[in-house]
Amino acid sequence: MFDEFDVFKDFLKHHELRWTPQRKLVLEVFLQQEGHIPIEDLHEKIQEQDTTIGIATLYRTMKLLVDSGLADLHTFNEKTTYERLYQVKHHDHLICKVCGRTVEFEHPLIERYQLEVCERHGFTLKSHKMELFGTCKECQK
Amino acid sequence: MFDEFDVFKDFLKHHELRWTPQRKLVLEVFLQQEGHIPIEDLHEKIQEQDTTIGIATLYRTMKLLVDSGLADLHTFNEKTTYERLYQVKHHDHLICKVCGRTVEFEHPLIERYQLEVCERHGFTLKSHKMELFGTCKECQK
DNA sequence: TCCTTATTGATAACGAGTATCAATATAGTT
DNA sequence: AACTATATTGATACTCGTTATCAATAAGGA
Repeated sequence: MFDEFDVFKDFLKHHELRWTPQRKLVLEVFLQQEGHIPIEDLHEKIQEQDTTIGIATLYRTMKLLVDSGLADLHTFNEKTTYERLYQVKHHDHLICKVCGRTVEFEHPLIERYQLEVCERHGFTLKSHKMELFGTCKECQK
Repeated sequence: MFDEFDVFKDFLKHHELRWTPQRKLVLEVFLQQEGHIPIEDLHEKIQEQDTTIGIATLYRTMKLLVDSGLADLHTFNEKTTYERLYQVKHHDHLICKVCGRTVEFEHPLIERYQLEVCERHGFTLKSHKMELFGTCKECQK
């Protein structure tokens, strides 16, 4: 079984890009995080391990991680965050408009009807993004 | 029956804000557009009618239109666009990753299962955003 | 080891959106 | 109609997330 490092190395090789200590570190730190990680948080955590790494390298590497299918890019409340994608079950998000808490869910029937919609319009479905906005139990009190 | 101008005037009055020629013009031009309108397009169209209007006023007014429920804010491919919301049937979007074309759709069953998901997690659903990404018929050739 | 070329960090530049502010316009009151 | 408090305006400086530039360095195949 291939892990994320194999996938990334493979992606790099196929694009004639190089495996570097900086890219390794960014991937390592990214994989240690859970949920949605803003890039500034990643930057902090990376600085703890290596203060010489530049912010541009982080941006460049995150873009590569998205391209290689290891990371997913989200924009929650105008804020850019990344999320692990590889070997993680697909899910959608429930977002509380009051406290910002997010809950992950997946619903097989919704997925099925999405396919139906695509077929009806002659589209081939590649991916989707569904966000439900509301008020969570805590914030309704 | 109230039209968009009534709604906006009413919103302004209730917030102790004022009905101005600039706000009227922005709303007029916005209502003439179809689909998703980037703010720079709006700016151009508005400049055609009144070159004295400042970009800050446009940003300010669009924010008010969103707050008053007349406009909906989207971010497609990192680009901010506005869409009419009042008295327009709710719909979701199918987006072609190749040519960028968007198709609107709505599916009652999907909406129903969304409610189901919310109930299960104790959320009160306020709104949602669903985007299906794929390749349209034209771009598959 | 050599050599081509990708990568790096520092930093300048970019651009969408926002804050500031003095001049002006609105709308309720007299 | 004139008055007045205050919201609004346009110009523009500014912010801040992200990207482009570039000379120095490192990767990795030969």
